[in-house]
Amino acid sequence: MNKTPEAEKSRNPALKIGVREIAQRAGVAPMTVSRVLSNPEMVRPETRARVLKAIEESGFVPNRLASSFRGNGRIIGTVVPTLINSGIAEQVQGMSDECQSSGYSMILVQGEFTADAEEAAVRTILGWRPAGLILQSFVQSHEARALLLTNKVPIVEISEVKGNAPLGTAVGISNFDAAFAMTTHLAAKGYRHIGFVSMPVHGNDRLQQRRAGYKAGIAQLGLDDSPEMEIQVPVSARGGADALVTLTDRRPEMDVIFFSSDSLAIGAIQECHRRGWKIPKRIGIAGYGDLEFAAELFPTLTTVRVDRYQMGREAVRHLVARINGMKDMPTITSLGFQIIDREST
Amino acid sequence: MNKTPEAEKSRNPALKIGVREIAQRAGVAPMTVSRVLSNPEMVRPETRARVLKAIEESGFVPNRLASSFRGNGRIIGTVVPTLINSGIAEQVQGMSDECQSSGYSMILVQGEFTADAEEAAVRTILGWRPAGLILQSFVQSHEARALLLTNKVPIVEISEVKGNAPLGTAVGISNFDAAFAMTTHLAAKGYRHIGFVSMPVHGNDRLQQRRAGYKAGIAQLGLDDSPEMEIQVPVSARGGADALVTLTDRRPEMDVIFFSSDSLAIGAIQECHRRGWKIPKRIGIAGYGDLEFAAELFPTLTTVRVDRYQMGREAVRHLVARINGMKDMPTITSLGFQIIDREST
DNA sequence: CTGTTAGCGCATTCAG
DNA sequence: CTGAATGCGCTAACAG
Repeated sequence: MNKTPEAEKSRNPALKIGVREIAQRAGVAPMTVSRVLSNPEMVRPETRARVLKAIEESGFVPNRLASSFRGNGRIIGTVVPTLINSGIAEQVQGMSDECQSSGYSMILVQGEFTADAEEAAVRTILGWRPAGLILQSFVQSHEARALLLTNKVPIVEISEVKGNAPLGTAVGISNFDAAFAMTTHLAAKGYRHIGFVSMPVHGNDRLQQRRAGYKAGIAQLGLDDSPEMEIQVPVSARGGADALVTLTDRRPEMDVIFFSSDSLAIGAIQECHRRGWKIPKRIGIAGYGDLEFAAELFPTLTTVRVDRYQMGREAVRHLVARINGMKDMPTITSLGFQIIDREST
Repeated sequence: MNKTPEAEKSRNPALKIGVREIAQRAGVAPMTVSRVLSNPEMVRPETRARVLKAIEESGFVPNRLASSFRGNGRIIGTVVPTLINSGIAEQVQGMSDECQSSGYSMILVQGEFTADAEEAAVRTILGWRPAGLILQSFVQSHEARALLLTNKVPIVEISEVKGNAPLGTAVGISNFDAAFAMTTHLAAKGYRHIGFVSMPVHGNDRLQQRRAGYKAGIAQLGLDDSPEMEIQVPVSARGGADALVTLTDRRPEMDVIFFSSDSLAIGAIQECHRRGWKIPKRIGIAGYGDLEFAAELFPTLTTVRVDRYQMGREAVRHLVARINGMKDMPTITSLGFQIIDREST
């Protein structure tokens, strides 16, 4: 006769049901239900089946807040600058997919590009007591670093792999090598006056490395390394168009331009159309990033393909391995890149 | 002499610190610390200052897991198909920004386009006991709906506002009106043979509405409404190029084509370049979406601008209002769209 | 293989 | 305005 008011509870929304409810229905202890949820193999098949049945019938959805709170967290946090820029979006997609297959959920926080914003973002994420963090390497304000250092959260950085990664494991590609490879590739195709356009490199490790790779290539090949061969412009198609004009005005003999981003290159191609310049006859155009449109443009764009999606997946894979205590993961993992040779060069 | 072993603890990682620690340092009760965190105005300024100081000095980051768990949740969940497609990415960015200004964190789960995946995604999100959910309107499997209905989580759908939104509030634009407006706009510019290209409309409310808007426009204007004037192709630049070819083969007199997505239109423009067709002289091209590149292409693309970023923000704003018990939010909120007339028509 | 006990860090409730 | 007691739902640690 000492029945708790179950009858009433059983009609309640699924979310009010807990392990205790399920345990009662299945005639086991709450702990057993918990085990069925997280370590099914520890429970005898018949018992497990009963519990599973009770779960299904009741529409019980375990409260991850409670389990993360009590036991091991199942949140992976990430700070990204902005998604409006397909590069990052693909990376985040990769992270998200890999998180899902590993049973983690992803909390996404915008970190902008200022130190304050970054610190706020890190603080927000840390509040969720994530099992691990994925960070982009740049910025990293002093405050944010301190916060991260104080707390021993495993961290994987998606970054230039030739930089140093003091906060944790680094996954990424060598922007230096990629830019070097493109420069060499262009020279191999017969170009002799290779211009270079990049976004402002200040404070951006990756861009600095790309530029360094270009310069190293030029130096090794003994080509024209005058400062007049390069220019920095804001990142936009407009910037690319302007750069094309400036550079070819300065050096009419320039026969190809290597843009450190596809957006820039696309802008330059449009400018060529406006001026009636044939590509690559009048001038060759090469980009970096292999945006989706790169293969669809007229002419199709020669570029460096960096698999951002895979980078995201790989970063999470490494992070999960570290969360699970694997000590033998490499500190720096370099993913490959490919030179995609198309019509524009 | 009865000091608790604070000295030792104070050197510990910030994450181990709790309200209790802070309370001790500030000489108040844990509850007061909690109040400083969530309702600062309830605490006398001097007391508050002391607590704040203790928090700062210790690097304490409140455990949001615990507070969400205990009290009001601060998570907003969202299910998206994929981010690799700038439209959704901008929307998510808008959501993320608005979440941040409202003090919520966003959990992002991929829902793919199948019923199973969608159900799994909803289940995962529900596990986090979110304060609210933002959903895209399409798919919505039976299982997922059941789950959502059982639980009384506030929901805002980003959707076609002319559809029905049984699960909650809807925020979006009328794809019908937008397509109608573009069709009328093209006619006003003098075009008389307006073709239409869309991705497969099956099961996609938005696309169906766009098509309906186009047809309604054609009907009202008394223009050529033969089935030969439209075609459905897979979404890709390639698809757009193919559609251009097929349609102009079928109807050489076609003088403009309205593509139901910018990607398609961009592909068609590239195909025109390949064939040496002048735009808009030989044929006009119009798109839908106003991708970033739309304004940078040659020729610049006439299109429908839909502010996806704003949609995301608006959706969260509505959701937060509903979470806070506002009952007077409109059930359906229609954001505007703009016809952007550029060189391609 | 399964059950019991205890408590994670915070906020709701009710007293001062 | 501030404090004390209590418990959210789950799982680690231990016992059986």
